[in-house]
Amino acid sequence: MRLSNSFIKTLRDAPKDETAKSAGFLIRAGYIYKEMAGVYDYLPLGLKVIENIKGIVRDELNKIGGQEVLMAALQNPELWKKTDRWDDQKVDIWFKTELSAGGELGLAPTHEEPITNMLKTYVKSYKDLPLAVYQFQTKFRNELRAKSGIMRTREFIMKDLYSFHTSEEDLDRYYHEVENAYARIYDRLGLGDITFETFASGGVFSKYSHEYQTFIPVGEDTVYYNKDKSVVLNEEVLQDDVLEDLGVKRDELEETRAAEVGNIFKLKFKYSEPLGLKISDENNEIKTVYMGCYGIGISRVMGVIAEKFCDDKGLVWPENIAPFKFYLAPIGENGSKIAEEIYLGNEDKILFDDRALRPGEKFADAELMGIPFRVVISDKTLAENSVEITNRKTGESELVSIEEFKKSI
RNA sequence: CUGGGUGUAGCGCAGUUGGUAGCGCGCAGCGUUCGGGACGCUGAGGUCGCCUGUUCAAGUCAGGUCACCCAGACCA
Repeated sequence: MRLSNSFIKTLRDAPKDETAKSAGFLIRAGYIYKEMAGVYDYLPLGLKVIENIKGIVRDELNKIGGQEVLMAALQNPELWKKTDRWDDQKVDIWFKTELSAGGELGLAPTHEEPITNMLKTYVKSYKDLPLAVYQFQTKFRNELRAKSGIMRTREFIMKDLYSFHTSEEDLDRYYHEVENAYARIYDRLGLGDITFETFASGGVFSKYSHEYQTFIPVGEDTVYYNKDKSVVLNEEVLQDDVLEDLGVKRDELEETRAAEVGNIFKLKFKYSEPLGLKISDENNEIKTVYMGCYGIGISRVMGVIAEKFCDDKGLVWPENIAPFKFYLAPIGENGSKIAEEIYLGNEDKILFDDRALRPGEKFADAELMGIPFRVVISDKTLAENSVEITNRKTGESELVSIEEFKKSI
């Protein structure tokens, strides 16, 4: 991508209405644009980050048999009435609207109802199970208070996976597969060392559910953990009977702030029963399908990663998340000429700062945007037939021959 | 929703006892610069969040309203 062609312009000052450092940097560096409280646009660089995060999640979910779909955001109230989740008294985060032809619609806050209903057309037999379906989709939740930039918004991108099974054993089996997949996902996202499976309240059918909590100061949840972090629990289940279940003592627990970056639930019959998702089993008996659901907030994860990987100069993306691996910054006419040659054919790997700016401005933008490697070509480096590669994270620079660099791209 | 705070140019801000709006950055043009956001000159850009009121006169005073931020509450 050429910066000279990009409509992005970096800002020297963060808008004063953003206090989360991730949001400040993401806006200053031109990754996101704020429309209103809790509503953000993703600009070219931000979209690439989102796609990179999705790519990691997609890869791991495909490994455990997930089939990707994309479901509608607009929701039919009838389905939600069947599960008693249309009533504003029961679910208070709905965005609802009216059809001009008459009747109501809702903007999906989650997708258990439609996917369960949709699968009634396709899932008829035990032979059709198990099944795992997921999507990356925009959810709408009318939160009382949006905050912390893209960490808590009213419109956000979520990965939601739903699994369908003939038995509780098979649901348990798959649940563990998802746990393993999630561990790999958070590792690959660079959050593995501070993200923990956490006990949380489970709703009607199970005593607990699991959340994935990333320990980070801007997180809005309070969680408690024992020293080795083998047990982490949400404040909402900090009760004596729970502590007994988990085999930990209150005075062994430490408190910290954390951001919920995912959750997994065993739904069992919660939605399949009222919506009538049933199959014929081996004995031709009609059975209700067991379900599980598993979420990851993609856009929130982006905020959490930005929050973790930054310094006083800006963002510091991990290589596999960064929108580009290299920030190519030529200095002077000769440098520009060689840079053009290097850029050609590597447009997807290189963010090419071909703007007619002074070096200092290019360096500052490279750092603000958090591109992993800054590649400078100037008369100085050309004298050595080299480019200078600076690691954003460590700040270390080295001269690498032009040929060698071309190969390494 | 409760409490606190803030709305003036794209962004960050100033604006005195009410007298018709200014600074920095950014933007446009010209010139000098060119390895850490350089400089000079010229210029464009504003119904001062919105409504109502007080007044000869409101960015400034009063009432209302909307938006945004923070803390809390809430949160499959």
